[in-house]
Amino acid sequence: MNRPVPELSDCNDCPIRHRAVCARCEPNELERLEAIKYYKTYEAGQTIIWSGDRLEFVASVVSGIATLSQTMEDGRKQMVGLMLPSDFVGRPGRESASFDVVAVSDVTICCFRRKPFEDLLISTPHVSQRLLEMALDELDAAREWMLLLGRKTAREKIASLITIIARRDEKAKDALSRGRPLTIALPLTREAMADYLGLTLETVSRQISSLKREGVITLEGKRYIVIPDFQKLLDETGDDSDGGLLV
Amino acid sequence: MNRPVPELSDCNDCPIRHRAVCARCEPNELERLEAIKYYKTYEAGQTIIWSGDRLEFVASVVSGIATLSQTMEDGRKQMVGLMLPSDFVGRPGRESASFDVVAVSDVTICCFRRKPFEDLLISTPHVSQRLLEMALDELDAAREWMLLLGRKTAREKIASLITIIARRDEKAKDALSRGRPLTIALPLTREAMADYLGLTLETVSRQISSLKREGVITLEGKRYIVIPDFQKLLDETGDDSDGGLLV
DNA sequence: CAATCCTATTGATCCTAATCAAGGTCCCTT
DNA sequence: AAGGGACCTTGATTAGGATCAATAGGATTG
Repeated sequence: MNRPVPELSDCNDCPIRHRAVCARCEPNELERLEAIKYYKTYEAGQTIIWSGDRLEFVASVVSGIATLSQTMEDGRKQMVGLMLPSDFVGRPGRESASFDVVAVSDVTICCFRRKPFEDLLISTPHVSQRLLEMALDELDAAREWMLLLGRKTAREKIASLITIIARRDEKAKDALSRGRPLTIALPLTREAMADYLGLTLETVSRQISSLKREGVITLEGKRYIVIPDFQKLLDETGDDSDGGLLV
Repeated sequence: MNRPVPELSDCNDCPIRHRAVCARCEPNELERLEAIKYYKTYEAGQTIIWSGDRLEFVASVVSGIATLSQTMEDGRKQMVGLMLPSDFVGRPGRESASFDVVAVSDVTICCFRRKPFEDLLISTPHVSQRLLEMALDELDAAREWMLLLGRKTAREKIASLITIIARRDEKAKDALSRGRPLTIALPLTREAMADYLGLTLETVSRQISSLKREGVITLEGKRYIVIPDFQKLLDETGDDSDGGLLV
C-alpha cells in the first residue's frame, strides 16, 4: 500500500524541531540533518523494530502511534512506552534494540541514520542537551507509570490512563483548559490498554463499564470517550488532587 | 554526628568520574567542577530531598544507598529508583524535585550547585553526552522494572530483585563470573523490598521463606543471602534464560 | 446477505496476594 | 539482665483481579 511521504513542511524542515531539538541549529547543521534523514511508514499492527535487532536509525514519530513493549517467554506482555507524534525513538550509542516497537495505528516516522547522527551529536552540543532533557522527561513519565503499575487499583489505573491520553490530546487541550466537557479519541484497543496498565483486557472492559455506569465517563462508539467533568475523573486516579488540572 | 568528608581521592578528583563523566575533561574544566562541589552525608532513614523541594544541586552518590520514591495521599508507596554509589541524582534543567530521595543506609553524596553545573554543561558537551547515556541506561532499567511491576508474580519479583542486587554488587562480581556460590549483602529491609516490588512486606517475607525452603537461596542472618546456584535463581525470575549470566 | 473475523462485554469461578493478627528474634538501652 | 523497639515470620481470612467461557456488536469479505 502506497502512502505519500509527508512533505518537509509537515515537520518544519527538521522533523524533530517540533520538540525544539533543532531550535538553535545553524543552517549548516540543519543541512547535515537533512542529508541523513528519510521517512518510513508502517501499517497498523506492523512491528517497526524487534527487540534485539541491530539499530540502523534513530527516529522521530511524525504521525500515528507506536508502542514500546516487552514480551516474556510465556507470552505475558508489558507496554513500557507509548510514542506519540514528536516523540523520539531509539538510543544513540546503543547497537541493538532492547524492546519491540510496534505501530498501533498507521505510523510515519522520520529516521536519521544512526552512525552519522551520533557523529552529529558530538559536534552539535545543543542537540544532545535537548535529547538529555527529553530523556529525563521520559524518565519522569516512566516513574509515574511505575507508581501506577505497582500500587494503583484497576479502577485508578483506567482513570489515570484516560487522563494521560486526554492531556496529550492536542485537539482536547482547549476544552480541557476551559473546564468544558471533553471528547477524546481512544487510540488503543482494550488489549493495548491492558498491556499498558498491567491488567487483563476483561478487567479493562469491566472498569470502563463501571466508570460509565457511574457517569464519570460516557462512550461514543468504542473508541471515543466523553468526560463531562475532568475533575471527577481526576478524583478517581488516586493522584494528589491539587494541581491536577495544571501541568 | 560528624563523619569525615571523603578525601578527593575517594572519587578520583571528580566524583562522577567513576562513571566516566569526566573522562575527557580538560584540567580547566575539572577546576570549574571542583569549584562548585561539596560533600554531604546523611544518616540512614533521613530524607535527602522532599518531592516538591527546590533543587539546589545535582549530585553523585559516593557511598551508601538511597532510594527515589513516591507516596500517594493514603500512604501507598512505590520506590521508583535505587541509587547506588556512582549513580547520578537530580535533573539539570528542573527547578523542583518530583520524587522523595531517602537515605536507606548512611549516605555520602557529592553535590554540584545546580545553576553553575548547568552552565558548565553548556560549555562542556561531552559531559551532557555522558549524562544522556546515563539517563538512557536508567530509562532502560526503568522499563525492565515496569515489566516486573506489571506482569511478574510475587515469586518472580523476589528472584528478580535478588539478581539485580547481585549483579550490582562489586564484591560478588568475581564469584558471579566464575559460577561460584555467591554471598551478597541485602541492603534493603523487607519493607523497602516491598516498596521496590509493589508488594506487601508480608508477601516478601513469605516468598523469601519459600525460596529458602526450596533451596534456591540460603539466609545468613536476615541481611545476607547465599545463592548456591545462580542459574537456578535466574530460572525463577521469569526472564529469558539465555544470556542471563552475561551483561 | 450471510459468513467470518476481530473486538468488546458480561458472567461464573478460582487463585494470588492483601489484610488482619499474633508471635518471634535481635539489638540497643538502661 | 530486663525491657523496649525495630524488624521479621507465620497463620487465618478476605478481596481484587485473573481465568475460563459464552455472547454480542461491527466491519470486512466473498
